[in-house]
Amino acid sequence: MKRLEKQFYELPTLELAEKLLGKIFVRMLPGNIRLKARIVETEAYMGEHDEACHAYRGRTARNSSMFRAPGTIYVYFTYGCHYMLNIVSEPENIAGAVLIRSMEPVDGIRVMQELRGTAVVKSLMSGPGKLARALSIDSRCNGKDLYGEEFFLENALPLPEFMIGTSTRVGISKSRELPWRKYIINNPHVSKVRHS
DNA sequence: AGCGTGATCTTT
DNA sequence: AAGATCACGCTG
Repeated sequence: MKRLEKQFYELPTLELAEKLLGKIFVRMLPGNIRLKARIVETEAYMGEHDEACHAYRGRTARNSSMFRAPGTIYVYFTYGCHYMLNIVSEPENIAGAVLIRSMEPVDGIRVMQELRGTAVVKSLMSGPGKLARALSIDSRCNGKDLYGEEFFLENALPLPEFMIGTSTRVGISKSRELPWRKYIINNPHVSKVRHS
């Protein structure tokens, strides 16, 4: 496995949303427990020009991680019970991030099942709230980065072949028409699209 | 299809 | 100070 360097994240948001697909997210927990999962669904949130983005009206206490260096982790809490994991894109001081919407469990599945309170592997990480829970990610992770020992990405080897699908983003009320969701076609762990 | 849950942001 | 919203998940 080849670890991705800091430079990997220095990309425009939509491009990073595509490049993250298929990558292995590694999360180290106390006790040398290692969790690994493949990213299979993402969404781009394009900073101050995107009405659906938290940074649309500029920097606030909550969204300040989105203005930090690419490869920073932006975690926020919503709906009273869910944490959302995002990976920051764009140069420092320019807002942008990619929401990780679903993952395929790869390693440490028993620990993930424990954290999620369910044994059903297919639904362990098939949604942004679920995967954060399965990886024990909460607001303490906000502002950390992906080039240390606690969180990092790896290239999956051998490199998997897959086709990338594009659609509108899920669960937002503004700018719903923009095709900024990316996912691996036919991967069973991609979240079900919520319709309203 | 409905609703819990609480932080954050906007409006008064 | 009050009200609205929310990048969701679970039951039914």
